[in-house]
Amino acid sequence: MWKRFQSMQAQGACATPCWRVAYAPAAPRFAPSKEKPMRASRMNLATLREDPADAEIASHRLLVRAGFIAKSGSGLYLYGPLMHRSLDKARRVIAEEISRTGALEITMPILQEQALWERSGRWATYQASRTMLTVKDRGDMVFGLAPTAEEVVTDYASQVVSSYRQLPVCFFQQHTKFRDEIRPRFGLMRVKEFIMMDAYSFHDSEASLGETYESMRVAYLRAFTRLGLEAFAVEADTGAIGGSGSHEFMVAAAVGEDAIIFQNESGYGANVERASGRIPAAPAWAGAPAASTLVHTPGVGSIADVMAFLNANGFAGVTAQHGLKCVLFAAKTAAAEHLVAAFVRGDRDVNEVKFTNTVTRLLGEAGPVLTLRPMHPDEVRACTGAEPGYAGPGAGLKVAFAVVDSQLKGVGPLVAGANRTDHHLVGFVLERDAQVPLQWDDIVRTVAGDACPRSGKPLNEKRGIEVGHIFKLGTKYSAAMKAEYMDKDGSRRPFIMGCYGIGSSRVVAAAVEQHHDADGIVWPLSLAPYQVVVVPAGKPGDAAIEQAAQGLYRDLQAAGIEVILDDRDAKPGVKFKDWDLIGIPLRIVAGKAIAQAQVEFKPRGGAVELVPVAEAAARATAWVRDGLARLAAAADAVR
RNA sequence: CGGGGCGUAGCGCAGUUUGGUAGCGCGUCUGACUGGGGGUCAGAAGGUCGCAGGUUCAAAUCCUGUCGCCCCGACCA
Repeated sequence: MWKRFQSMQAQGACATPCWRVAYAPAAPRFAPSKEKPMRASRMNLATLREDPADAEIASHRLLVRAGFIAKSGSGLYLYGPLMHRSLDKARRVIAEEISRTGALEITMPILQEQALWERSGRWATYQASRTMLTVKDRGDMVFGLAPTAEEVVTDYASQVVSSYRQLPVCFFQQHTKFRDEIRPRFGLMRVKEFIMMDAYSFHDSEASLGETYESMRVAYLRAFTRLGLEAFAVEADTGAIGGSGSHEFMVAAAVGEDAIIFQNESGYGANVERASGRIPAAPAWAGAPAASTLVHTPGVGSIADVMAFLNANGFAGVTAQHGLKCVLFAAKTAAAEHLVAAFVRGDRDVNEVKFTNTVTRLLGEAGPVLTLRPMHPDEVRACTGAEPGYAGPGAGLKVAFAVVDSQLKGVGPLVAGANRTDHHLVGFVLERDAQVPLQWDDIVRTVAGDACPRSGKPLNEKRGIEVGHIFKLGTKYSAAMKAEYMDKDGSRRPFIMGCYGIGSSRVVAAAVEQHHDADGIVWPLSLAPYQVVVVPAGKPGDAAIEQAAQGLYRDLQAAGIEVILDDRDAKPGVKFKDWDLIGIPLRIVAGKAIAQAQVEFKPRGGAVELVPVAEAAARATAWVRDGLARLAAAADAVR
């Protein structure tokens, strides 16, 4: 049946298709026509009156309710006809802006050989963190399903780029990507399969990489601006991709999965995984012991309990800010597991991303750290000789590295765990009393209120959705994979590389997150599946209304506007609800005012205005063109 | 991977405690009315109650197993 349906469509043989019996559509209100089928009665609109039970956030809820997407499995979505159009628009704008930098569009395979990934050394990393889905062919050959394509494109570059004269060059694609998500959630935000634009640039100098990196930054902001998204760049950790520097592009949203630390005046912005800030000094601790003193602190393991106990037992004035928090981790590398300790001020938390990077650096050749986990209680006992809760950098701590947050340098005295159950060392001075070698590094989690590293002013925190990421990779992949070019002086050198990604499908969801109201989606013009909907509202058979509506529909189509005619035999209220939910930017209603030769203009989220029928098509066309032009102008203003 | 919750009609849910003929709202279909914010009336279709075992005269309901989905966590001892 389906095949037959397709072949009939292909032959264009269907004024009254026979399958209509099986898939009976809503009866069209007007006589059938040969016009392009942008008639609501033929669009298979599938709006839901109620929210889907499993949708939590606005974009998920509304995209499902309005019929843009349908769940196919956990973390797997089918893009319906409306979503297909909106996604296509996002992809086009992104492709245009990336192409504008001179990048060349290509298509890479989704199946990637394990052997290729082993050449870069990344197979182990991705297996350890289990972020890559794999499949086997009949000969038990293992393939990864593309999470990104550094290996593939680096291999390609080594085949097709041989001379410095060909550099710089940048390749990009927009293709399906896969992640073995631990827990897919939030609709399109965190899924197993999605569409991503990924670009890779090749250079013969850091300066050249810097230029492309900058032009990508601008291209990203231009693309997001054209798509009506308010996005901004922040400093980011390089994560599993690796490299020397990177920025993430964030869309501010309360439901965002990333925390961003920022300071408006200085322009500082960073993902909390990377952010630094100066911690306000602790209040003076009057009456601190002059020497490290062992104090019996029965049954109090947590910082808060220890301080409360000390306050009540002869140490007034000591607070959590005078505590030395010790967090014990097991850091796993490809070859081994290393037990490590992280120390931060008592009222603060360890930033595990920064700490992981520190341990990786300390391990050198023995690294990198693939995963970091808190020690189990048994491991804690083995490391400290005490129950959990009493670890400190004094005698008895057995770890590979004891890393102390740099901001504790010269700070003290402190209260530290004594590596003995029910005991703490009060009046502990790190530089004087530590019995293990200390490594100093920035490992503390920055919070709102800390001082901005640029301006010293207080930092703020908000949440964001990551829609794009740019990296300076350097020679990490090209060196490992021996991807080299011939330089001016005749020597062979590995490419200096950059890589750049935009979550095309996530961008669409982020746009809904940023643009919706109680009635539904409010699409930016550039992302709306259709630009205008013409709604005849009145009794069927009202010739004046129907003629006006059909005339407008034809005129707008002729003008190249993406217009829908709502020819369904439904009450006006139903139609209005549907288009509000779907989020069409401009609604034109031919109804009551037709007696005065007027129609209603209503931008989504705006007010109704009466417009003479004779001018309506021209007005609507201008409205759409102006709206798009405004977005384009905003993009041109990006610096 | 740990904890919690849920699988009953296309969607949203009740019924499970206390076993006894499968229910409600929305949607869908037919007809009539209605025609500016998900309207009204009449009629109809649609479910092997996730799946597999078991207990029982009798299982959506009790027991065992299994699959799937959702939420929280995977964190400072």
